[in-house]
Formats: sequence, C-alpha cells, structure tokens
Amino acid sequence: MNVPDKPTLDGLEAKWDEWWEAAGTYRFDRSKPRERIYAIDTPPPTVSGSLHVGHVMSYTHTDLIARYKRMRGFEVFYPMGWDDNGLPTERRVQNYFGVRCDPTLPPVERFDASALERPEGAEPVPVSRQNFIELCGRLTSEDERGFEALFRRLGLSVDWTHTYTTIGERARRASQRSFLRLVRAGLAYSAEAPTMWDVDFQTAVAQAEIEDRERDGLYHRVRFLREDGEPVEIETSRPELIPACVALVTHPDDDRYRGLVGSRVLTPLFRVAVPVVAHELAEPDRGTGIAMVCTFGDVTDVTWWRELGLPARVVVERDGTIGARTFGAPGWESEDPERANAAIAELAGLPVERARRRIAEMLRADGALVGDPTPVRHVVKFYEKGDRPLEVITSRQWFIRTLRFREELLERGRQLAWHPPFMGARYASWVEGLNADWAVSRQRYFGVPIPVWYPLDDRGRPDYEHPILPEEPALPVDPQEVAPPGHDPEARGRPGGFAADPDVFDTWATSSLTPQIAAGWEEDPDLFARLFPMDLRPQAHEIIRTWLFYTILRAHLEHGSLPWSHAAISGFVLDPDRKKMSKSRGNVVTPIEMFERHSADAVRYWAASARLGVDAAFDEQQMRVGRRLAIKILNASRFVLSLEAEAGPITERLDLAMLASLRDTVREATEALEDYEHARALDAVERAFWDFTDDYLELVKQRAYGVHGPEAAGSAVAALRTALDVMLRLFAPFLPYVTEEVWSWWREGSIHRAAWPTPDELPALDDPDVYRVAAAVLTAVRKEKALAKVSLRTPARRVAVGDTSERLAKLRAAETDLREAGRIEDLDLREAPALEVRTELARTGD
RNA sequence: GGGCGCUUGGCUCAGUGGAAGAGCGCUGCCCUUACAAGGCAGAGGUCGGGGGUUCGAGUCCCUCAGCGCCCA
Repeated sequence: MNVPDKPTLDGLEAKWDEWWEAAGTYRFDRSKPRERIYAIDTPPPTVSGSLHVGHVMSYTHTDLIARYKRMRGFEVFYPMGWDDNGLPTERRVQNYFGVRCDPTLPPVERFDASALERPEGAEPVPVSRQNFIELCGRLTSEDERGFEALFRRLGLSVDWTHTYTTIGERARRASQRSFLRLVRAGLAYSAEAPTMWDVDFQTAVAQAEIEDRERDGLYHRVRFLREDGEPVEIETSRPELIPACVALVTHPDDDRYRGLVGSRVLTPLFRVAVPVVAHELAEPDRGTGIAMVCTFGDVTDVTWWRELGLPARVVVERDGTIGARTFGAPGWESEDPERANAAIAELAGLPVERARRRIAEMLRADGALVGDPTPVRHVVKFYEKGDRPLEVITSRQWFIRTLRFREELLERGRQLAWHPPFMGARYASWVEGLNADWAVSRQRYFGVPIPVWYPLDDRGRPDYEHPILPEEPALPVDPQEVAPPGHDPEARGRPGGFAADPDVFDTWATSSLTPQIAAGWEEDPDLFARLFPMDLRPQAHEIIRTWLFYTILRAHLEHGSLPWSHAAISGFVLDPDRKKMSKSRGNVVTPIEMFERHSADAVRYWAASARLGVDAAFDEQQMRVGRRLAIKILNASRFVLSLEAEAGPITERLDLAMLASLRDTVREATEALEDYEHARALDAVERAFWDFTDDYLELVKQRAYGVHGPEAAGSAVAALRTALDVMLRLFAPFLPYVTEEVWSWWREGSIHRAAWPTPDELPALDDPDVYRVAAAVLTAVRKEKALAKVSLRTPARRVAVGDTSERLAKLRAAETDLREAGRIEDLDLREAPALEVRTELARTGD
C-alpha cells in the first residue's frame, strides 16, 4: 500500500501514458481465438486538418467501448490509421510550401523543400509530380506525430504498433488489389460519360461528395423561334448554355405544347435547329413549362440526353470557361453559322458566370430576352470542398458498380446493428437515392494510382476498351513509373506502345477498405481470419453516405459479408449557440487547451456524458464536474486506503447492505454498456459513488476509526475496500488515468486489464434498503442542521423517525452508525405510514 | 416534397403508463481531522401548443408549431 499524502491529477497523463506503453497494456494478442477478440475499425482521421473537440468526443466514445470490452475479457483489436491520402493534403501542401504540382516537369533528385522559401504572396513554384508527392508524404508524417500525441494524451487505448496510413504501401496494395478484382469481375469499369466535375480542382467528384447550397440566381425568359416564325418562350438560369442547347422539353401531358412536340425550333443567337421533345421529368409548373435541354446543365439534362437519344454539343471546358467552337461544322449545324460564330467568339474564354451576364446582354440586344431577368433563390450543387458550382463534364472515368446492388446493400444495412438504431434510416435513404455508379477516378496526384495502362494504337490513341492490368504480386504499382508486364519501358507513350492511366483513386476508394487494410487482408491470412468481419465501426453521422456506405459496398463485393456487425454513430459537438463547431466559425477550442485546463479524464467525462447519435453542446462546466469527480476519487480512495484498522470479515448489516446496493449498480452499468449506452452507465456509477462518499462513508467513519472495536472496524474497512475496488473498475473506462493511479497504490498490474466487475463477486447477504433508509435519515438530519445554520458536528439532542415497521427494522440494523454520523443523542423510532424525521437540536448555549 | 431526431427548471440533460428528477448556475449555511480543486441545504418547472386513449399521460395515439439533420 502506497498512498500519497496529497494526491493530485497533475502529471498523471504523462506518467501513465508512458507506463502503459512500456508495459504493453493495450498490445493486441493475436493468439486469441476469434470469439474472444473484439475488433474495431478505427476511423483514420484526415491528418491535414487539425483535431478538434468533435474528434475528442467520438474517439472517446470508441475508447469507452474498447476499454469495457477489454475488461470483459475480450482481446481488443484497436488500431489507428491516418488518412493522409487525397485532396485535403494536396491543398495543405500547396499552401504550406507554396508549390503547385506540374506533372509535365521531370523530378528533381534530393529535392530540398527549404529552397522553396520565398516572399509572401509569391507565385506558387511548380514542382514535379514525384517531388510533390514527396512533400505530401513529409508533411503528413509530421502531422501524424502530432495527432498521435494528442490521442495518447486523451487516453485512447489504441495499440500503437497497429497503425496504417491510407497512402502507405499496404493500403495501396489493398486498394489496387481490390480494384483489379472488381475490374476482372466486371464490377468496375471505365466509361466516357457526363460526370459531376469541380472546375477549380479539375477533377470528377462522386455523388456522395456533392452538397446542395442555396444561391441567388436569375431566371431569364428567352425567346426561341418556331419554324412558322412564332416565338416559344423558355425560362433558364443558365442562358450561357444556349449554344449547348440540343432540344426543348415539355411534359407529355401538357396541352399547351403538345402540338409542338416533334417540331423544331431555332435557338436565339446561334440559330441552331433543335427538336421539341416530351419527357415525364419536365415540370409543367416550372417557368413556362417548357425547358431547354443542354449538354450539360445538370443531371436532369444528362437523363434527357441519354433517354431521348439527343446529340451532345458541349461548350463548357474543364476549367469552367466557355470554349471556342465552330458552328457550321458537323454536329454544330446552324441556320446562320456566321452569326453563331460571332456570338460564341464573344463568350469564348469567359468563365460561366461572366458568360451568363454577357449573353444576357446579347440576347437583349437581339430582342430574344423577354423582360428583365427575375431573381430566384435556388439550390445549386457543389463539391463539398469546392467554391464554385459543379459542372457536368464529359470525361473518361472509372466507376464501381453500386446501382445494381441497391437491394443487397439495403439488406446489409438491415443486418447491421446500429447504435442508435435510427441512424440506419440515414443509410437506407442514401442507398435508395443512389442515382449513379461510384466514380472512383480523380484527376489528382497524391493518391493511390489507378493500376492500369492502355495500349496505344498506331496513331498513338489509347484503347480504353482493353486496359492492361498488372498481376497481383506486383502491387502496389505506379503505372507512370513502371511498364506493364511484358512491355518495353521505351514503348511508353509511343504509337503501338502503352500509356499509363494518369489518375488516382478517390480517397474513399481506399479508406472504404480500412477493415481489410488493418486486418492484413491477403497479407496475413491468420490475422485476417481472426479479425474479419470486425465487430465495430465507430464514426460520425456525417459520413454515413461515404465511409460507412462504401465500406459496406466493398465488403459486400469482395467478401460477400458485412465488414462489421455493429456501427456506433457519434453526434456532432455544438457550440453554446447550437451551431456545429467548425474552424470557419472561429468557435473552436483546441483539445490541448481543454486537457490543460481540466485534465484528460475530465474531458473524457464530458464526452462520455453525451449519448451516441446525439449532438452534444461543448460544455466546459461539464468538464469541471468531471475534474471534481476525478479529484474526489483520489481523495476518497486515500481515505479508504489510509484507514489503519485491519480489514476483517464483513459482518455488519450496513456494510453488507451497501455492497448489495452496489450489486445493482454493477448490473445497471453492465447492461447499459452492453447496449452501447455509455452515458447511462456513467450516470449509474457516478450516482452510486457520490452516495457512497456522502452517505456510506459518513455513516461508517467513526466505526472505521475503531470506536466500536477492531471487529466492527474490520467489517467497515473490508466493505470500503471492496466497494472501492469495484467502483474503480466501473469508472476505469471513463477515467482511465485517475483509476489507474489509485489502482497502483494498492493493486498489482493495470486496472485496464482487470476484470470488469460482476454482481456475483459482491455478497448478496443483506437488503440494500438497510443502507438506503439509514442514508435517508442521515440526509434529513443534515438538512435540519443546515437550515438551523449550525455546524454538522452540532449534536442533535433527539431525532424522531417514523416509518413502517418493516423499514424501522432495517433502520435498527444501522442504528449505531446512524447515531454516530448524525451525533444523535436520542434516537426515537416509532411506526408511521411513511418516512418522517423530526430533529431537535441542542438548545443554543448548550 | 419525403424521412429522422429534438422540444422537461436560467443552462446542459436523464426520465421504463403509477407522487416531476440530476448536475451546473443562483441563494444561503458550514473554514467538519479524505477532499475549500470541499461539504450541506434552499429557491426554481402549467414537461412546446391543441386534441385523444386510459382509473391515471412528460411517457402511448392524432394534430399543429419551432429547432436541427438526412434525402429528393
């Protein structure tokens, strides 16, 4: 027994983090059989951001489960990954080093990033693709060290020998292997197709990365001409796409335009003859009820174009400007090519927003604009990380099939145990709303390369229909660095030779394989068999449609199973104004500040008091409460462990009753944690602990000091220590530092490898009510003293307790302790219908 | 437009058809030998509105409103 005189929270984090690491407390033991293992698919945080309180909350939730399961005897597989792959890293590297990637440049040997230092606001320095990737790797590995330090301080019981990065070799291999198998199975394919495209990042984006934003726009009423010279008016918010117009569309049931269907009309300015067609998706109530179909203004245009077999006349370039076009050429027929070419020449090179204003002037001058454009508030699709509206651009992309698996994926969602259950609805509504296969290729640099080459024909044109795939043992490959099997590297880029696919995968295409990557899929079959499918996916609800959905998809396609059996979904952290905390709002408190001010245990206490799936207010008050609890645990433990009396057999009824009551707490906490309701468990344990210190400790204090002899004291001391032992273990998942500290004063080994308490380890020899009734009377006496504004040590001359005979009998069992604790001189018990306590204090002057 | 969640004291939240709860904050008391980074107590609520079921509704049903989110 080694109890400090003045216990403190200071220094516990550094001390125990180091000790746990040295002792290997959280090291995963892979020799355990599958049924004794609990495997967690830890979310790999994006290292190019910074960790914020939202991370702190959700990672704490995961850790609570990990620690509980470990104490329940499971061997917990709790790895850590870093998501360094992808666009956020590229952006950070561009800003941090002041560079931009120019893939046409040759790599520089022993590239020196410090040579990049230059004046503020200078133009970005172009660097080669290879050097750019080097810089990404350098910066992310620094970020990862910072993240690890923070997670360690938070007390995550991660096994830090099991880490991975999403750009690392294992991840690249897994990502490419899975992709190649999908290609060979016909489940991944490349196609030249209209795709949502960010004009700033100049890359395709997937449906899951798109968000709607409300924007102000203008409806322009524009006049087309029928063959008989009569006008047809349409309304559009995108007049700049008139040169891309390929049809007008109206609803088949709309009588106003029925006669027009099948005829042709001339577009204004460009004088292109386009058909009037009918389609169910046309909205009669919108605008004039007849709309123009352009290639491509939005996804509905794509649908019309495809289903109605319309031609394509694309005018928007990949950088979001209007391109130069020649009317009169095949596919660009015009009644007046000269005029059309003059019109397009005025627009060419302009970004779409400016082209829109320009063409409005041109339409007005031409008499084709009816009235003034009218303001409208409408939703526009954006890349979630983008600043300008998405365009629909036709390009060659790789896709993974999702649409044909809709029903099977919905069934997988039903098989998964969601915590809380209603989060399953988010998944279902997303899967039901899928409208495109998953576009997985990205026109970026820092990512897993698409492991594909294309044969070049005798004119140097790639044959996309016959991609050349590497063999699995060669993975990971960068097709831009190595030649395909059996090809001469010299043939790269030559007619009759080959060319590499220049693209990389969507980050999610790799991170959707985190269970496989962490579990050693195809690389460590023994480990994989013990871990996959995993037990738990913890994550935030905002990425259900991306990370969770894609991970289910990949496991379904690759393994025909769910990737895990449970999903624990954490809520957001809201600031006190109920807004989501985010850097852009400037309302972020950094986790380090919180640890410094309140301690890691206190921060965890706050996080643990938020239930899964529920958004939580950022609340430093709650952290202060947690800190107070942690300090209280230190002090109460010191008291209990400093008592000098020898622990003996537990014979006193009050002692047995307290332990019987603790059985209920153990049961309640265990049930709550089994149901993934950590907040309820913490609440139960905390209530029991405060009652223990406020009531039980006070009731037995004198006896424990020995005023009634060694045997009575021995019973109290033994009960106090038994209760402390159990309560420390109940608190251990929530407050790992302070519980480990106290455990170390008198126990061997780590509390975090101790067994979770069970009701059966506590005696059931008495009625918890003996404890509860005595505590209730003591509370009543204290209250009377407080109201009389006297010290609690003031003697009570007489206390009259009325209660049922049954309960009075229970009270008698604790009578001596009660008298002592309340300094009651005369305790008078008599029968009454319910508990009533009358306290007469000593007369003033006594 | 469809769906999900939320609405209980000043704040943050529990609440399982059977007497409205906790913590914080506030007010007051106690410098008590584990703890002043403490202890004790007090005030404070027509449980978002309306309707219904029931002997009995914060809880179940209907409806309306507000807030947040997901989807189209």
